[in-house]
Amino acid sequence: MSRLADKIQAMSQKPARKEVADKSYHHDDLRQKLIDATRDMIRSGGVEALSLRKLADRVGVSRTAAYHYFRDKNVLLCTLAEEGFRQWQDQISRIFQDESRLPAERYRIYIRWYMSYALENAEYYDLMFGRSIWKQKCATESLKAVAYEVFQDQIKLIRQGQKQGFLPAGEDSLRLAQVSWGTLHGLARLLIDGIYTDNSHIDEMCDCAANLLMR
Amino acid sequence: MSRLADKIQAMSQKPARKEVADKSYHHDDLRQKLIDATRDMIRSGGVEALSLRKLADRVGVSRTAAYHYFRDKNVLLCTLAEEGFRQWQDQISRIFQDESRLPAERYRIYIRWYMSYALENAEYYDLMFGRSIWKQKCATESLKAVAYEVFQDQIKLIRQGQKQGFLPAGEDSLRLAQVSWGTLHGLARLLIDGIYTDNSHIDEMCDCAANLLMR
DNA sequence: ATCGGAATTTGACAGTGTCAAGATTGGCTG
DNA sequence: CAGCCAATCTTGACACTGTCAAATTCCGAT
Repeated sequence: MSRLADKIQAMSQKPARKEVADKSYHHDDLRQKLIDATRDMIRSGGVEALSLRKLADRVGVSRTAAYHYFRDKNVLLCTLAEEGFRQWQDQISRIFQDESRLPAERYRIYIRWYMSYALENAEYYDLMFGRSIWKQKCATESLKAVAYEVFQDQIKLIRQGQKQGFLPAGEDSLRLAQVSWGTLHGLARLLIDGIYTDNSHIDEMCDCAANLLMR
Repeated sequence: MSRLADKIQAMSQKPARKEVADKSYHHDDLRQKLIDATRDMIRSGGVEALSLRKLADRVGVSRTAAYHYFRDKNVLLCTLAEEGFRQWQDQISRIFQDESRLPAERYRIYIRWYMSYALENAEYYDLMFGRSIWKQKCATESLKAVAYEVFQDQIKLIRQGQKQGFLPAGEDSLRLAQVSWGTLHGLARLLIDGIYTDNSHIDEMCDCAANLLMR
């Protein structure tokens, strides 16, 4: 093929591209598409592997298109984390509403669920509870709000557990909620971050944690 | 002052700079200077605020000078973290060698020390236990080695505590070490990352954690 | 039909880590 | 003393990042 032919093809391609739906100016719901793509990219590759430019490429849109829906990268991440917290909240309430089990048993299940969720969705857990979001002045007000809500639920569950007699009644509910979440969060982090390298005894770790927290 | 004078000054400054020790080709111990400067920069500003270029500027050396002593940024960070772990190890062994206190009391002191260290040296703690270092294949072999050593010490202390009767004897020492460290690490992380915003009741949290872990 | 404003793009800038190739130096050997 | 070697450090370059300002394109109301 001659070079002239190449040039002609190049000339005819450029204008053609504008009529292809790929690079059109209006999309169905770009905002949602961005969120979905972001979620995908985070799930495979983690928060740090996400760049707004790759995201834009993936959605088939220009680099800065996302800035119309999210003030900056941080707000986008906060939006995703918020979504995560809502689902998180649902899952937990579902576990504790299961009347077919004893309260103490539900709490043990909750612990195992927490751990398996954190490990199976490590990248997403890292987004929700990681430094990228919470650093300093990073967290959106609405993110802080939903996180606060989740923690309030946590306190309620702890208080309930104390009344039901499987959590130590002597401790302050708030402190107990903080420490028990701390325990789960700490284990999750140590495993996710690869500081604990043995992932084959997680159930035993959960049991040990449960034994310490419950009585 | 005339512009001509400025130009003359500019011309006389540039060649002069090469004879100043600032930009000379050989330094006393550039490696150590780099490490020191890195530590300073991490302490004020955190891991993410560290860039090799700013670091080079600060030491008064060209952008890529550090690459002669550290394969990449990650290795530099691992070196710093390693240093941190050694001091960490020293501090802990000092606490547990204090014979003037009862074993159980020492453990409570250890918990408080852990927490205050983590919060007062938040950026450094974040380096040592953070994702930046441990991610995947990130941690240097020597870093992994010293971290492993520290954790082995931890297990020993736990086993000792079980024998001395202030830690639950029924639990497997390894699991107990994992979970107890998890508790402290989790609390530290939640506080450092700003997920727990109330820093005014840390002692109570420590006490609550101690009550759960000890018996 | 036209004009406004929303949606999207292009261009640009400063910053990053890192590689390859060149410049400089101190110390050793002849 | 000359000369070269290897360690040390610099310059230039590349690809990548987030984000701003200024176009551009487009849909819907007037």
